[in-house]
Amino acid sequence: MPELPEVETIRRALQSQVQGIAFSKITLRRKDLRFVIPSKLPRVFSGAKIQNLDRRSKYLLFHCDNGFTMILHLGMSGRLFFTEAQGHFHKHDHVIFDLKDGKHLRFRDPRRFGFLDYTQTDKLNEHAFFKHLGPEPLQKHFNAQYLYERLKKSNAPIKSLLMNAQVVVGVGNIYANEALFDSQISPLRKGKEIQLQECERLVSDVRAVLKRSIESGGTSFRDYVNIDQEPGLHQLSLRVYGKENQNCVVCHTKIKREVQTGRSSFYCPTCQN
DNA sequence: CGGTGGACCTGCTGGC
DNA sequence: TGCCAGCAGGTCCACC
Repeated sequence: MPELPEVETIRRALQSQVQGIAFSKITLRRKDLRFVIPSKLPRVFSGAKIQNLDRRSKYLLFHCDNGFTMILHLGMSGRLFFTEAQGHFHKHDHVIFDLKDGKHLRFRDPRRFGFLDYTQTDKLNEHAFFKHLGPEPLQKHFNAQYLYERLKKSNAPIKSLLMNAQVVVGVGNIYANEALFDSQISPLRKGKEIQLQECERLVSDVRAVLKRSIESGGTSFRDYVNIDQEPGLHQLSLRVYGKENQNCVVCHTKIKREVQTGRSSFYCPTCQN
């Protein structure tokens, strides 16, 4: 489900509701998500106050005053939302976070590709999830020179490289397709064929599409919803993703769909070279 | 090592 | 209406 803009949208809304609030109780209704949730997690975080809600890549990070950070990934179908009280559990409501201010936060994830873990906050960067991650796309380390160096020896298609979290984090299938369209670069080209000048455009277009999407509250192509269970609006601005056989907004050529490394790529065969 | 393809899950849609 | 194939905003791991 979520790429960087969707996770960031959730983070911003959730932050204002949980910062400074302590967990009173955490209930694991089902532990076998993508990875098994550590049984100790509820004990470690009961009573801990959330100092800050952060994001790295597509991971939500609850930094707490006990020196630990809870790590939550929404996978493909995960959602977080508040409920007034307990009871009436949906069959995919896997984790319930009771907060000291009386709110109940729920994690629901039908496909169970999401997961929940924790680590000592000062050892976060050593955690297996974070050790090999590339730069955040909205930060300075992600620039044309860096991208060019990272691509120039690779035979993999540029589309797969943009989605590779070791190259840059947060860019999933929707935004990889959209940024490549904006940059007029074919998703089929090899990394090593991409010139420095094209990297300039790509870096700029990746940033721009992510920022626009955050401003629109994310993309709800299928079932993404924010913390208030409302859809985002950025799907209205998509130009190629999901547009197979529709006319290119620039040149009216029919948009093509092609499967690359198991994921659908959408592109304009005329505009993108 | 770099790159690809399968695996992990459930649910929804569209075609017959 | 019912069934089945194909599809889905992610990521890890085994294999060549």
